Amino acid sequence: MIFSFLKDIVHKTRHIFLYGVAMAVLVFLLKWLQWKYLITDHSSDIYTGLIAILFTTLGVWVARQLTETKNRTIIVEKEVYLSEPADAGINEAELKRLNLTTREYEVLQLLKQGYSNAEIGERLFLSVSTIKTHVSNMFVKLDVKNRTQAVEKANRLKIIR
Amino acid sequence: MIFSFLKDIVHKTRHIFLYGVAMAVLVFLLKWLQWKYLITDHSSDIYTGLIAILFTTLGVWVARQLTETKNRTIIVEKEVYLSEPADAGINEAELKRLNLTTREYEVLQLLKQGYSNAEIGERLFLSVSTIKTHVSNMFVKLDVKNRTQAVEKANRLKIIR
DNA sequence: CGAATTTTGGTACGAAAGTATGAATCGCCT
DNA sequence: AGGCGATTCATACTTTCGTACCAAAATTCG
Repeated sequence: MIFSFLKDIVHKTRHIFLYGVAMAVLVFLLKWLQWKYLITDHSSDIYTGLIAILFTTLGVWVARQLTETKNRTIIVEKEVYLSEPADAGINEAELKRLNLTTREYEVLQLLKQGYSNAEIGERLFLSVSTIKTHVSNMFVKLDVKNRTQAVEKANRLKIIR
Repeated sequence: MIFSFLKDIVHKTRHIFLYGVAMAVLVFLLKWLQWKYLITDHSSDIYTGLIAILFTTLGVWVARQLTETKNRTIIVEKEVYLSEPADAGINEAELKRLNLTTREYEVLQLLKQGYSNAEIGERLFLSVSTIKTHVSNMFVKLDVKNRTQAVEKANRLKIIR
């Protein structure tokens, strides 16, 4: 508990610690250089130059640390075409509202394929008379006058695939 | 010509020039400080400290200049739903291949609406006989047997809106 | 079980669709 | 000028569609 608290503190202030340590090292280095070259007067320029190089390097390093999070985020909107948004889904609500019977709906699906009444009859094993009845009743419910309009409306209402 | 050449050189190396100038200014500053405080021996630490601060600042500035192009560009793809992806465009190639005449194409467009031959005739100011002719010829080109199949195929080939 | 609905099928008839054939007119191109 | 495709229209015929009216099973549901 207390350890994790201290650990957190250390983690958050590690940069400051690093700067402090680096500064201390440099100060010791400076003092050492001072003692070593203080004897010869001619070396004061070299001493100054070394200090300049050292602290320039330090400055660069410090700046690097400070600017590491200086990233600029550029968001580019890219248009992505989606194959078919909401095409697969059929309008269940509308389909229920129309109150079509199962057979009428089956006939409607075959109607869309362009089959004649006789062909539909063959596929459903029904007589042409029966198909005619279903078709006619369906037209009333869809409020259309012929099969082409029925298919057109079914497509528009998305009650068929 | 020569001027623009020199201008280009200057432009590309302006950072180096700036660094040089800054360095010269600092050297003069150092010499001035050296003359001013060299009299008193106790000021050598202050002198060193000032040099350290100056060059640290210089280092930070240099680093800033070097990392100015450190921007990270993040491209985010954003999905944009387009009203109707490829619906507006009709298949011109297929339409041309079918070799429909102008009248046949007009009839086809009205056929899709579920109009009867008589209604199409009224809208195009033509007799029912003419409409029948166009419709029948069109069926051959589309390779279909009735109007419902014609509309279905036209929709599938996207040769009509 | 009984009523309502759905499904199936039939007949009849008119309307519309579709096919086949022929023909006149028009615009365009060589 | 002649050829050609497109357009227009007509007639005749067959097929399909669509409606109306009816009715017997089958199914669903309270």
